[in-house]
Amino acid sequence: MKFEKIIATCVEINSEIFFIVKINTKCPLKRSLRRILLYRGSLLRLQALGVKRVYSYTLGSETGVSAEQVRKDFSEYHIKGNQRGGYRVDKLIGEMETIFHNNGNHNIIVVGRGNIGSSLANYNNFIQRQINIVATFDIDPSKQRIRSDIPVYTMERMKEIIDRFEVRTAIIAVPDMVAQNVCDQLVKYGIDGIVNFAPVILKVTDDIIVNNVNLSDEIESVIYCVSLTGLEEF
Amino acid sequence: MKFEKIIATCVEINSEIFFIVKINTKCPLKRSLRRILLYRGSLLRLQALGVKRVYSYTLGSETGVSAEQVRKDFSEYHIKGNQRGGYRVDKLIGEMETIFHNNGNHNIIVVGRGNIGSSLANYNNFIQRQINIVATFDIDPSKQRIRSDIPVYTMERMKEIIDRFEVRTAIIAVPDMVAQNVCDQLVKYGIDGIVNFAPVILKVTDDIIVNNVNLSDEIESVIYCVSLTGLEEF
DNA sequence: TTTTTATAGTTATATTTTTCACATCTAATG
DNA sequence: CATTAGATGTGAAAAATATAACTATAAAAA
Repeated sequence: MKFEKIIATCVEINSEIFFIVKINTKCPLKRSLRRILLYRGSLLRLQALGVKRVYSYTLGSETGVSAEQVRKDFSEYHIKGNQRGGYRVDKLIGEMETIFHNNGNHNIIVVGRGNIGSSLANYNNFIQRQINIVATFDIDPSKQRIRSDIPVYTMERMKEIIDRFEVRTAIIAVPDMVAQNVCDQLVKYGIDGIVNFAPVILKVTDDIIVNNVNLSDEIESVIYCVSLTGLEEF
Repeated sequence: MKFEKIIATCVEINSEIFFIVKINTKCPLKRSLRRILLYRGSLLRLQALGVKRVYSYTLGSETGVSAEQVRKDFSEYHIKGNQRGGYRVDKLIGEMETIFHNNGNHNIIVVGRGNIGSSLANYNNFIQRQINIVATFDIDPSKQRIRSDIPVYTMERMKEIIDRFEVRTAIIAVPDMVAQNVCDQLVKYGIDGIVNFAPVILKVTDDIIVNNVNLSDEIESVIYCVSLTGLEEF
């Protein structure tokens, strides 16, 4: 058998060959845009502290980015400051909102009301960022007795809620074994953006945005860096 | 006033100027190494399924990476396969362990036994990765009544535990307002690697590794990509 | 009003990362 | 046992990203 262009891939499990539909997992925002997100987070915090104006190097050190990089990023998105007095915080935030087309709240849902799902449901930093968790779902009906501001529904009501709240983005916080299943279901119901906390890389078609967040990897990379203790490579 | 080389940065809060000690926040593993981590996660899962052998494009599609990239990455770390039959899963995992100098378990601690802290304490994917949470800490003494495999201590016992278990890496899962404080304390006690879940960029000296994980950013970047719905830039 | 100066904005350069193309190898096949 | 299909391995080109160096500007000082 020959592939002109690889469309399907296969794995060998106990000498049986299984095919996996070929897929693209992409979201990785451009580095610069990702940093704009970072700057915004910082600026919102500074604003809450009453800070009115920042300089490129202020914001840089606040976010762990060089001053040149900050200016470069701003330049890329046509964000202008005052050539002596830095940038006005409120203006900066405003400009960033327009970059992210932030027209009001974004309704999202969380599937899986286990540890991570509950963390997210109770996380209060989302409000400031206009991220609005409208519902959570879990197969386990006992979870519905959880007392919380954010309701827990059974999986059956997923489609209904997605439609009602015009949800486009969902968070997957279920065990790895069922993550792909949940993912497929979500896509079927019209979700086109997924943040996946299950330690699996989800398989989706090109038109779906997936961001896989792997907690183990985040921790392991630090453990690794630490183990190098100021040595050679990086 | 003039800076020869910027050592300190300042912000203006209600027309008062505050100085912030200048700092480097770095961890961002080389992209290729980060992917090695990704491959390993996938391989461990495949191994558990009984998969004995993979090809560059199998592993690639499994992890959302191109086959060429997989091979290039392997080449960079001198991982060799069989030029017809792909790679043996067990051998690959072994080679990756040596890259990460994985000599046994890594003891870590979690500070903050709130939502995220508890998630991490109950997260059972760490065992496989030889990440071993030896203790969690919280200011709130009532948290100590939590029934769980992983103990909850008051902050006072932090130094003792760090020393006893030779902990070098810690996770910060406390509210943003106290994160920097906790960070400074940890560093004082000899921690040199930190994974920070508080939505603040921590300020540390050059010798400390920090990995800031911002959940809002992860979600927002998906929301942003979705809002573009298959358009121009990326 | 002129000069100075600190900072923004931009262009040029360097580095990193990815992609491409192809040479190389090895297990199967006839 | 030679042939070949289907993989790996890698060097070179391209693209993306980061850094550095420089120019322009506006505010403050003289």
